[in-house]
Amino acid sequence: MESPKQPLGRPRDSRVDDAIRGAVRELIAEVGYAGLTVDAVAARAGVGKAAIYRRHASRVELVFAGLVHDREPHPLPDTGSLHGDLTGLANVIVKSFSDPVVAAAIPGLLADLKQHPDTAERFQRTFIAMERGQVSGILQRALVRGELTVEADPVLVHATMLGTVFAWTFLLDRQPGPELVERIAALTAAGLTGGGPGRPVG
Amino acid sequence: MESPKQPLGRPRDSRVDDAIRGAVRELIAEVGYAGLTVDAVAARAGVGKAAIYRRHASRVELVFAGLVHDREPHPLPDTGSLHGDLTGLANVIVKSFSDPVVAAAIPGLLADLKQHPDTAERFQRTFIAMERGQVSGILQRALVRGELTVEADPVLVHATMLGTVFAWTFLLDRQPGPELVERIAALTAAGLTGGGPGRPVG
Amino acid sequence: MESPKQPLGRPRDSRVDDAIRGAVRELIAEVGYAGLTVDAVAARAGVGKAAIYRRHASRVELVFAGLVHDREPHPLPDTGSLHGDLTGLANVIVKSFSDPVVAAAIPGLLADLKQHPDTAERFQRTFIAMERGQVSGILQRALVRGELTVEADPVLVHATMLGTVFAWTFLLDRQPGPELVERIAALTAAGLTGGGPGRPVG
Amino acid sequence: MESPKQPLGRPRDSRVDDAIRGAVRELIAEVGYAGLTVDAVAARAGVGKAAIYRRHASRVELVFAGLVHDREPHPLPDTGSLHGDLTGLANVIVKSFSDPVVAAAIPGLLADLKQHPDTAERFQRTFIAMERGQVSGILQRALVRGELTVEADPVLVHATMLGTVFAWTFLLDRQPGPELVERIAALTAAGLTGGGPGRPVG
DNA sequence: CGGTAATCGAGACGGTACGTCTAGTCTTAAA
DNA sequence: TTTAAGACTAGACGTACCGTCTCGATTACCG
Repeated sequence: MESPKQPLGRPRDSRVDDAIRGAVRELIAEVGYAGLTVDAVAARAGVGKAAIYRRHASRVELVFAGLVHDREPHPLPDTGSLHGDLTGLANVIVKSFSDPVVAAAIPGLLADLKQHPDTAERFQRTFIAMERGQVSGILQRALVRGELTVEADPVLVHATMLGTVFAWTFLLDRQPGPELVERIAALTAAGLTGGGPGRPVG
Repeated sequence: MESPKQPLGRPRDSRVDDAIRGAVRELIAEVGYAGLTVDAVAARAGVGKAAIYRRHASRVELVFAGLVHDREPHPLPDTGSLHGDLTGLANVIVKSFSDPVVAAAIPGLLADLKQHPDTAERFQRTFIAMERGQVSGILQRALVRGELTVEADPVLVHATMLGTVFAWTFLLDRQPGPELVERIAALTAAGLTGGGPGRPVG
Repeated sequence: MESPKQPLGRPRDSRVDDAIRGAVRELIAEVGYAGLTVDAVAARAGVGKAAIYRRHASRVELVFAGLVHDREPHPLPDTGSLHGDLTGLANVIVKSFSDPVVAAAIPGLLADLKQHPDTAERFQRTFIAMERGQVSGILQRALVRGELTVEADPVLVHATMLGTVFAWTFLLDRQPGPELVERIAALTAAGLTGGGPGRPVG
Repeated sequence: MESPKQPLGRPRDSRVDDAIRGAVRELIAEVGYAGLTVDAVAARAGVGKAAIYRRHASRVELVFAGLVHDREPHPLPDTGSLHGDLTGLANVIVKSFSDPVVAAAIPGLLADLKQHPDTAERFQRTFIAMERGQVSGILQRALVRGELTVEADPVLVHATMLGTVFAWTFLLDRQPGPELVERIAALTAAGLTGGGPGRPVG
């Protein structure tokens, strides 16, 4: 009847997990994703390489796990308006891209995900699905409020919010800041509702 | 007095350039960007590695040059409306992302650009600046037409158009198609002008 | 007054000793000395690695103990002649080298002994000293009989008998057999006594 | 018609061969065969690991090649007597075992040869066959002189000479010296011819 | 009978070498 | 000076093994 039975053998040492995660974050901050080597992580963490490969099948998973750790949903409260809700979402996205460790890792991680379908799928199920759920919630509430009269595609809205921040940061090579949050929210809200006539965006 | 002097020694063989470019494109299609090795390119092209490095300073530049080749400005004609112009632009962006070779190369290329500031700057000066110029033109014409009453930031609009397609393709892992062109153009145009009230997007 | 006191705690399980020894011998026969791993021994014996290292300080000692087990002195009876005694000794040596497990282990074991002075010394005190004692006895009896008129160095005679079999087996890569026993004994006896004039050996 | 044509590409750099060989010999002298690592050889030689593996398929071949280099036949002159010829041969064997690099490498090399049939065969064809040829010559000359009246097996004599030195050095753990040369030659010559009656050996 | 202590199988731990692979540079002879 | 071919240095990769340590469970003796 005791299903969660203790597995045989010496149990994993959680301090090793922490040390690995810490080393990954430190090293990404210092040498970037491309400069990160598994040997360096092991040395920095004071850990054998076997301990790393026992936990992570590849360098991608290692970094992914280092970034994902306890990043829970962020419920995004109902602000009472579509514009407010989108501002909240944009803020969360910009915030996460502002973590220097995350920012240094994302392009390389995205590239390597092509070689690791399992991790890619986990990325989809974790981050992407979660954020899309938030977008859906926002659009649903706007529909109930009457701000929207027709259903909008949450995937497109998600792509717009996320992609704009991504492009701003990695393709156009600019620092995302609070003013970007406001402008993205305004543009998207206007695009969905029609907004005020001639409302400027730039 | 003869400035475009013929350089000394054996002139470069332009068939070598073509063979390299062809091999790069073939190999990216077959094994992806991460699986591409310079030795493989040399072997496939029937060319020595020195011939490659004489032309391209690094693997990144090699791939970059392979993708860029004869991709000229595309003047983007004035369609007479902001929505039409944005549709044209969105179409160009989606088209370029639809080339399977380009699509297979972009994430890895973007990641490696972080390690190669020179190539990154060239990427900015070439593609990014060119597309931003097109966005500026579109917004300027809309202002002249009276569709816009206030100046909009071309960088933000560019980030929205480009980023939405990028996110759709590489973050949300979906195929971009003609319907995406229309929906991006509509959302952006509405966002800029305020659009019709309650105009749906999804 | 009770010196062989029972030690505290759970006593060692002698079936574990047997299982380890058996696994070592099986695995050496199957994969050779170089291919033998402690993990494989543990797995084959159905035993934890700690149980092995509790008994043996290193891989070398593990194998050494596996080969040595109950290999008692073999008193080598007085046959009444030097030639007969040497034949008996040569026979023992060839016999021990003919055990396929021993033969598969010896070269690697000898190499690793250089890294393990303790085990090397134990090897000297056990095998080498014992065999040298037998050689000394044989030479002593021959002296008493009058077959020898001057004392011979037992170390050199030992080196000749043991080394010839070793070289035959591991350097010249031949199977040692009964005829080798006779020829070694004849050559050595003749070398010690002067033998019959022109007595052939090959 | 020019068969030894220059192969394509950059030719091997003979200084690299020398540096590798030198590093192998230095390191064996310093840390022994077991302590020798390919990385250390590469570092000491100032050479990439690829340059080593391009030349040697394994660590064994690397060491073997390091020891073998220009070790030519040593014609062993006819001294006019079996005893003199055998002394000459014993001297060559003891000399080669006296090289500290060779002595440090032999047991490990011998062990690893079991895992590398190709190198083992090369060892047989090179050293073993050459020395056996010398033994054959010595026995043949003794037969012509009348010192031997019946043919003796060169393989057994070879095993005796080589094995005695080997056992003395590696099994009995003693330094071989000039007196060993004389005693081995005397014992073997006496064994073959019958020698003087009661001629002592020790 | 309950406590103490060494044992057991299982397997995680740090460390380290292996042999492979790649990037970017250099060196040939021939063109 | 270019070409194809391929050797060069440097260094990361993922695997494997050693000898140690840690876990819960077991098995004896001691009091």
